[in-house]
Amino acid sequence: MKNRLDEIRKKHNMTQEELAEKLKVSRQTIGSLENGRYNPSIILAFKIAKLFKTSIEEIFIYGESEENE
Amino acid sequence: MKNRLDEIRKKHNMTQEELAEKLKVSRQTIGSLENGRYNPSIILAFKIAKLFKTSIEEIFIYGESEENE
DNA sequence: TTTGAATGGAAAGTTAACTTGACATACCAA
DNA sequence: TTGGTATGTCAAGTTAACTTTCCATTCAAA
Repeated sequence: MKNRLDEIRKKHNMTQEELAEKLKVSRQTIGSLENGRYNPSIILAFKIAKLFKTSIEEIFIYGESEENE
Repeated sequence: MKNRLDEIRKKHNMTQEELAEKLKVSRQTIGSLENGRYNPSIILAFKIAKLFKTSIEEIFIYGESEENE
């Protein structure tokens, strides 16, 4: 699954650490999401979407060819 | 987090087992989601939304008072 | 009344989404 | 050149989302 977290975070002029604080997760978690090392839990995805006042689908992109993930 | 999975599944005239097969998860996973024993992974949430041709937000409801979950 | 289909849910194991802590790199600014 | 800010990434530990297996309950149909 791809995501636009890096892009959206920068658009809001935030560092990974600032975003992590607002979401109450670690900085490493944000970095790992941005670099695709793992996917967010659905709760974290909801928190991120809420913070940026958008939907999960606008940030996290579930591709056609990812049926088996 | 609440969800309308039971309602939507029945609206589509499917059993838990049929839904599980289509999603390639176990029947117990569907039952556990419907009864709130745990939340889906974001990948499973995307699969469910795609199957029912709707959005994650239409099925899974992230409440205002769940900031710490 | 019995049988089978649908569901609820517990137990134990695996995996991935997190954590904290550490160290490396890159890049400004003083 | 030094120092601080931002990021990348690894290692080891915890937890929750899954799995399989099993048994119990409900209920409609034969």
